[in-house]
Amino acid sequence: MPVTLKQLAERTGKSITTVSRALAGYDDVSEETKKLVRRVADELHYTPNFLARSLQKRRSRTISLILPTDSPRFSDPFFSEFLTGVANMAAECGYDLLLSVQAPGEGEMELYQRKVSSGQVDGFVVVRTRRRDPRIAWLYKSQVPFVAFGRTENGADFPFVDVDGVKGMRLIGEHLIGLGHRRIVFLSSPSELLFVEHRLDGLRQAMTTHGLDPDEMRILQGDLTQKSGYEATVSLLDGGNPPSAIVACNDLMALGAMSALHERGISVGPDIAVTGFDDIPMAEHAHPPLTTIHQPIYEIGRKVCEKLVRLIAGEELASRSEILEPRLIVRSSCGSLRKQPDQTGR
Amino acid sequence: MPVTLKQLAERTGKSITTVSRALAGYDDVSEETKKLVRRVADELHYTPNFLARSLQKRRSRTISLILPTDSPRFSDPFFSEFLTGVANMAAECGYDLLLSVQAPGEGEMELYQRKVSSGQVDGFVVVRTRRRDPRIAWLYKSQVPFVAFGRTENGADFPFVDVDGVKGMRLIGEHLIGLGHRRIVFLSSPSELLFVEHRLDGLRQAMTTHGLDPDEMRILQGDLTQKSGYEATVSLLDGGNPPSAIVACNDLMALGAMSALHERGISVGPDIAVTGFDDIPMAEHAHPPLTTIHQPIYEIGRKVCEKLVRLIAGEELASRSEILEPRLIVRSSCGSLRKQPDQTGR
DNA sequence: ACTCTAAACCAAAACGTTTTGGATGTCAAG
DNA sequence: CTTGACATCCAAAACGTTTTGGTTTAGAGT
Repeated sequence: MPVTLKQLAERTGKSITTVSRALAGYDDVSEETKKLVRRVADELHYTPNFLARSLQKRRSRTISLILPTDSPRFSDPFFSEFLTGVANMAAECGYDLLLSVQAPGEGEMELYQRKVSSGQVDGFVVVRTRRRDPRIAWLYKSQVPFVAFGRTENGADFPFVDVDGVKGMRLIGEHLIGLGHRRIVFLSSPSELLFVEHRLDGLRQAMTTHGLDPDEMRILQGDLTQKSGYEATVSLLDGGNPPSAIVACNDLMALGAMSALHERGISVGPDIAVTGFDDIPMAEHAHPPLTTIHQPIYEIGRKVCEKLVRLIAGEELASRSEILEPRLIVRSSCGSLRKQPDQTGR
Repeated sequence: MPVTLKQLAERTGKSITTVSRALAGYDDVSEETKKLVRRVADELHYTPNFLARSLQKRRSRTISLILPTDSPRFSDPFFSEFLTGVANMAAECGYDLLLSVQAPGEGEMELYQRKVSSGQVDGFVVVRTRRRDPRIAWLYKSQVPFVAFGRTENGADFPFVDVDGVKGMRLIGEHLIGLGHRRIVFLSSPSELLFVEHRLDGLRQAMTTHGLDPDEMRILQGDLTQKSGYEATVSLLDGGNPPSAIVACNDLMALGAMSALHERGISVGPDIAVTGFDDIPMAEHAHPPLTTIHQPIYEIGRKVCEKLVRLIAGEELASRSEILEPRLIVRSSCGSLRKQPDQTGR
């Protein structure tokens, strides 16, 4: 039912070839003909058939992002912002974004393979990189264009964008230690996510630098959700001997921790300091506002996508990988400030 | 480079037709041949070319979801959960999900038209329906399959899933009034989103039922973000004559409002009650935990997607539209409870 | 020996593009 | 008059499927 090149050819009295080339702007078509064709195409509301074009060009102008979540309910304000960054940049570059959900493990690699060998997508945005990441190993060896948000352990030379988590957490650690905190608990995640490790390392470095023994730091396991931060903190408090500071490896868990503290009537900031990482919008409006590390997540999304588009087009990337500087946002959850105006500059 | 039917035909000594039909399971192919073809296909890791197939079948098995956001940064925990619901169900039905971002207005309709007339997608999931929604008007008249999450004003007979916002807010209103609240402020949104109107109506109904004059209720404008809830509340408090309860039309704004109250040293619950709507994960862990209306957003995503797939397949829907019952979740932000265990049953 | 049926197969067309490799006509230079 | 250059056009092939409309072969029935 939709208008095709064939119909345009009939209406204009030209051949399909000429119509196609006229619309594409080739200069072996006279100006006059181009105008005619364009006019008729507009009149009939011609839209090129995406499938036919992609089939012939062997390019779908579509990129894929596969959400590696196992919990069916996936609620992360951080991610939706990243996603809009990717989607917006993709649109600007004339690309489409295909979104899938697939838990790590069983069937994960098959999905990646299928997407590419079916010709459906030209490349991938890889998120939540793992220490030894089979997705990256495969994509790399198969020469499929991809850009990751995050790194892997075996520093392979693949294109990625990341925030310097080690440094970020070092900033947090130094800030806390500077405030006099000595008994610190780290709220971690048991998964094989590498960024968690980076952040822990950063904290350790800060401690070492200031003559503290990192091995004495307690580490609690969560799973990056607010709930798990809450639960870990509850059990921490139940165990007695509370710390002076709780350092969570992301904002969501930090908010959960604050929740548990409040519940026990413990004043966050003065009594026990809490810090996060990410600077999700909510961090600014928490009680008290959360000290954290800002990640320009929307821009990272855009950057990742832009790199990917370049890669697909066959351009050489000036900088294959990019590690962004973290920015410490001091708010009152660590006790150094008391009800001050906002510091983010957002 | 990928394996094609042609190559399978060569390897098996059969024709392309037979290979195609063998894989599709037609019964004019002998069992023996089918086995042979399947074996060879497995060996060579054959994956059908998605584009060629879609082109010929005139079905892309892809559905589109266009995020109607104007702010480039879009951070909504509510939405990412909806999205995973849609994506998971789509995957289960063998469909893919194409995600785009496009602000309402200028160019919005063109995007919808282009997606369908280019043959790229078979149908749409429409979110954030507006009172008079041009997307729905167009999709309806063009006979393009779609299912909406939310309704429009001119109760046209299109397929949708929604939660009964009127009733939900009535539950909230009655609860608050039952607790003795009389001076209520509604945190609204200036947009033409219909659900906001429903919620306001529900609150008004509750007031009327209990002999209160809804016209005396103050209404503040926000834009559904936490920040706007915060700001609206700050200006409310600055204006003096504070209410006894703040009813926000979504959780995010309620959290923002709580933020502002805390900052002024006003105790949420005992001093001023605050309620939300949505029951995002964060609501449970807020301080104090937020009284709100639960929306099974993940399931709604699944439902919407399932309906859409049915529609595309040409099936008649048993129930074109579905209005789900809201569930009141009473927590302590409205002052009726004091540090009680969680009530959600999540 | 002939027809009929059923089983198994397949060539060609079709889907709507783009690309390839010319074809045609005009005009100026030789 | 011929040649070459240039501008403009286009038929056909290709992309990888599925569908259409058959054909071929073997065996059964008469």
